[in-house]
Amino acid sequence: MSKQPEGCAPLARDPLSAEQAGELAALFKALADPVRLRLLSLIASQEGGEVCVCHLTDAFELSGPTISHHLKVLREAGLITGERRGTWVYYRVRAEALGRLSAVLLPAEVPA
Amino acid sequence: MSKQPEGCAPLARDPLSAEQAGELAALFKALADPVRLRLLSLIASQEGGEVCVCHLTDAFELSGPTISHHLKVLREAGLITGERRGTWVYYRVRAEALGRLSAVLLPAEVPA
DNA sequence: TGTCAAGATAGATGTATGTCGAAGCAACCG
DNA sequence: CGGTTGCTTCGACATACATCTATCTTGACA
Repeated sequence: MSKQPEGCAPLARDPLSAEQAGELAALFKALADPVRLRLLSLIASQEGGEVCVCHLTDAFELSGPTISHHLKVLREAGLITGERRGTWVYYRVRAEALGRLSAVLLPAEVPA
Repeated sequence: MSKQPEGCAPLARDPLSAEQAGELAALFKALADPVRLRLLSLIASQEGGEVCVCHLTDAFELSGPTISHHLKVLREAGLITGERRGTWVYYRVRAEALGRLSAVLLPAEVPA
């Protein structure tokens, strides 16, 4: 539930400020775990764009609380959103957030 | 000096294998620190593409060993390369590595 | 209302990591 | 050859983090 960093020019355009670097590092930290990357990928690649948590827990040999913890990290980083519908909770990715990170990593390559 | 992961389709195309996720997580872990992001950005945004370590240590209020440690993490992740010329060591970014990571994060958005 | 199932939270624990000072290497210069 | 400077490696330490079990909350349904 942190504030979303703005568009943010590519790394290679200008040196990052300490503040920008801190915000970006928090996002990359959320991605810096194999389980979380697989969760994100499972959600993102799903037909319809959303996945029930029960399907995610089944896909790993990890305890429910551990999956729940990883989903919370991704959620608080702003990379996914969760919605409860009845008994189940469904997650979907925030494509803008991923796109923003992708843009930050683009090499400079003749800016103008 | 780990082996470079191959092109790797976007996260959103297909669910990542455990192995792919592990390799990617190692790369994102290297980016998951404010100091390393600023170092990378300082190097990448430099006119000429390379920076002397002495310039990098001057840019932070951190000890030399700490900067050296972070450069090593980036180097072993394959994100930068270092070259010694005489007294000084110069670093430059591996644009392909950054570009690959950028591509992985691209949202799917009508693949065909 | 009582019970059951799906998820989330809390607390504990082992491991990983960021930081430092001290020491080691490598290259220049008297 | 000895000294100085730039950078890396080593060892120590405090903090952060992934994982677990146990517990709590929420909703469905009899």
